[in-house]
Amino acid sequence: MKHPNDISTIFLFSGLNEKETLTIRDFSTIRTYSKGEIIFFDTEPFLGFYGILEGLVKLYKISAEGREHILHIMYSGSTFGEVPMFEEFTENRKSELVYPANAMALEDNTTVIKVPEKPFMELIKRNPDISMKMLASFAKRLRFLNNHIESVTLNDVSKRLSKYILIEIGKKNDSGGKPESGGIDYIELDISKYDLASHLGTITETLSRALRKLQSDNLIEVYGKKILIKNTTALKNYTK
Amino acid sequence: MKHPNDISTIFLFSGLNEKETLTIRDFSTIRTYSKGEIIFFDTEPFLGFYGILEGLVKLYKISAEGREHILHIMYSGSTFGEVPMFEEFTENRKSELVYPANAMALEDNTTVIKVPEKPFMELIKRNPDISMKMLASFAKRLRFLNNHIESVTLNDVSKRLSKYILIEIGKKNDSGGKPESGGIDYIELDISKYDLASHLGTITETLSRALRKLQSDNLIEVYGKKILIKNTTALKNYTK
DNA sequence: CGTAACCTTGATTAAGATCAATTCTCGTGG
DNA sequence: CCACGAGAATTGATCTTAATCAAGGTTACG
Repeated sequence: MKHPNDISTIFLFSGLNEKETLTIRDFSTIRTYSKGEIIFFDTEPFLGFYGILEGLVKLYKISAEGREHILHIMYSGSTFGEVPMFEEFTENRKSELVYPANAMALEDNTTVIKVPEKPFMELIKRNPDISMKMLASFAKRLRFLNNHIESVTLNDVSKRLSKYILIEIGKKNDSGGKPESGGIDYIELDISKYDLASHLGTITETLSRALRKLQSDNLIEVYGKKILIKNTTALKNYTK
Repeated sequence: MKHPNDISTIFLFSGLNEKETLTIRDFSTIRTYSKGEIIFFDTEPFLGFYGILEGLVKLYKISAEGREHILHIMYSGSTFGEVPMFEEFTENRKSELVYPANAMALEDNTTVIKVPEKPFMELIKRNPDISMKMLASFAKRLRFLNNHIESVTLNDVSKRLSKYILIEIGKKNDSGGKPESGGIDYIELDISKYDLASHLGTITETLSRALRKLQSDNLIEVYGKKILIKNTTALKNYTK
């Protein structure tokens, strides 16, 4: 079998019929990356977007001095790097289109499908449902980035951290977990503290101190990558 | 005349035929705001998106302490507040959909059209061209927000200011101005320094000092809202 | 002109980055 | 199975940037 992976796990492709799925797969390439490998840089010309079949990917920007800021952590089922595909239609476009951020695999065996522009744009023209899914995922990202900017520019590190923890609890409860109303809830970080710091717009030292602060305020308890939430209500209040 | 304004100046509606234009206008409302008036808050339930027929609108977030951060300055021809319309299709959606930021008119006579969800979604289903335009404008915004986050989290205020100036020169040259290669170019700020500071993620005092710094480095000269660029190449280098 | 909004300048403070030194954790090979 | 070593995380001391606080100065507009 040339393409062993099932691309219907990718939200964007979940509504396609057999023929359409095969078309996409015939034009696409699947590749596995190990931890730390770069998928693309934000200086590279756009050659197709990506969908995650397995693993974890970070999308990030990096400064001249090497400081990094993570915009998104993407999980399997998500697509990324689609932005340039739709910028073609924008007025006043000059230079070649590049990816809007850097992408790196965060786990070994991170498997992605790379879908070239042409066949996908053909498909989307005949399939309005795909545009709607694309719009939905762009909308979700826009709101996320709005909130992210708000967080980073208007709150201090401890508040940002609290918000992050609350969002992670929310995700966990969405996907089957019981809400534990009042009781002690916990999350297990799926990324390193370096990456968490970078996502919160800070560095590991400052994150470490922020974790201590929340702990000494009796809001959480930290055991390595496990964070117990001792008082969800107080934590919610803290973010305000 | 019930609807005196021409909505075809709005990019999203520019390709519509007469009948479609009339349908949109029949379902929509047009209103003029004066400087400082709120169009919507980020806590308000979504009741339709907006298009600017005339004037200037800022989209911003505000902290509990009253500090503000501007995400976008929108000009006539742009639409805003569309995000919630496409979030309906997202999984795990609970609470009522609200606007993703606050919106305020920055000039007197800012005239906007408010388009309700229902008739627009009908139109978009039959008109794939509109989805493409919507995707193009979302893509543009996503790249802008990516770069904005990079700026705010990875650069100091003077660098952010330099980048802003260079982007404004770019816009000006796009829309008819001559590139003035090597010569002295200038921009005229169309927003207050308070708003510029807020967009750069800082406050007026710090912006004032950043302007002085660029001036003392001989990169620019400031005369009120007019900024002369004395050395474009050096300014570009400075942002790196 | 007069007054309010806008902008600038100076002095001080605070948050977080940087620098430096341990300590902790975990995977790998002996 | 244990020991080692490297990467990850923590802690402390110091420094830097920009926010805050406090006056003045400028501009624009009724």
